[in-house]
Amino acid sequence: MIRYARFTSPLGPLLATAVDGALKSLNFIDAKYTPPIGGDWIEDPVSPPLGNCARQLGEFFEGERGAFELPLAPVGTPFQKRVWQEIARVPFGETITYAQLAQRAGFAASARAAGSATGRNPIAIVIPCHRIVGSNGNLTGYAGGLERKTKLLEIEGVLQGSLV
Amino acid sequence: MIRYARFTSPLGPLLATAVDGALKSLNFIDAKYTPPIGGDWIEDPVSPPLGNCARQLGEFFEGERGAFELPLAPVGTPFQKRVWQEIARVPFGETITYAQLAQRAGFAASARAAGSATGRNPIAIVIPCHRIVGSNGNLTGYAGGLERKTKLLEIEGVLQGSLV
DNA sequence: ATTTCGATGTCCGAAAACGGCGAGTAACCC
DNA sequence: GGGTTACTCGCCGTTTTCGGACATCGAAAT
Repeated sequence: MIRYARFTSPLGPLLATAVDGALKSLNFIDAKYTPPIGGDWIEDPVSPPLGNCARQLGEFFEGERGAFELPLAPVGTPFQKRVWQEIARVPFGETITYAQLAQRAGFAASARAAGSATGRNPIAIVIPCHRIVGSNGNLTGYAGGLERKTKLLEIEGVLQGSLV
Repeated sequence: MIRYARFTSPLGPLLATAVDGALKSLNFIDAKYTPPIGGDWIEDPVSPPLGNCARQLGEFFEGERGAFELPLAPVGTPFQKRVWQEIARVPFGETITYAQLAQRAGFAASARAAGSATGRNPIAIVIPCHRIVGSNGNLTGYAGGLERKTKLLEIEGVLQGSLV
């Protein structure tokens, strides 16, 4: 049974889903791969995973939280899950390149594939795929739009609004 | 949670599975699409669907039962389920052709597709796919082997052992 | 009397296309 | 010279596409 909730944020509305008490997805509603709300889904903004998610997101945008503490249940291939797992270990305020990400995940030669996997990250912000950048410093892409990636990194003090 | 049971029969051993109190599959263990026993399956030969199935199968092979009374839950596409539904309405001792089957299912032009769907019938004997034959009288195929299809039809008095 | 052909839903394997990459090279501008 | 774009080319997991193969059958061609 899928439960879902809609959150508002300084960067726009978000859609979150949960299954069996674990967060399954979190996307900006207008993002590239945001799932359409299923007819048999149940709106539930308060139960543990979604309620906690809302609270922690609020704290994050208030600048009072650097890491999330939520049970996660993203759906993907073994490779993808391995990559997402590694993304989740990049701390607030830091960035790594797609090549480093691939390296850490144990697939040093698969930088590009790691990029694809990053793009399919189903749990935005919590799995901080915005902290992954190109080896030349370009932000290169973000499912929710490059502008949001920029703002997220500004929030984390990585970009000083330096790039116009 | 999948429950399963192994039955013996005059035509060889059978494997049955059940979910939520309904029969999900019944196949000769050496048949073409018999599912492999999953590690998380529970053997249970007595609960309602499986226990009743065993009893009714016994009666069938004793010649004391022409129709089965069991809750069924076969998994398939809408087209497949429609075809299987129609197969289930063919009574003991009668046969129809694949073309007639397609016709009855509402897909008059899809005799061949109906043949494919018949081949994927997950609940042998109970959904009597052995009662479907070619328009020229050939038996054409059976996931459990043509020999079994022949014997089943002999049991039902359709074939008098006439074909060599 | 036999062979050929087309229509049909599903599954499966193979092959191609597609990215949120990155390193190497070449041109280009002070 | 340096420094910086611009372009090309290999890389790799995933997704999509495509072509057959099937538990058929009737009509048309040979």
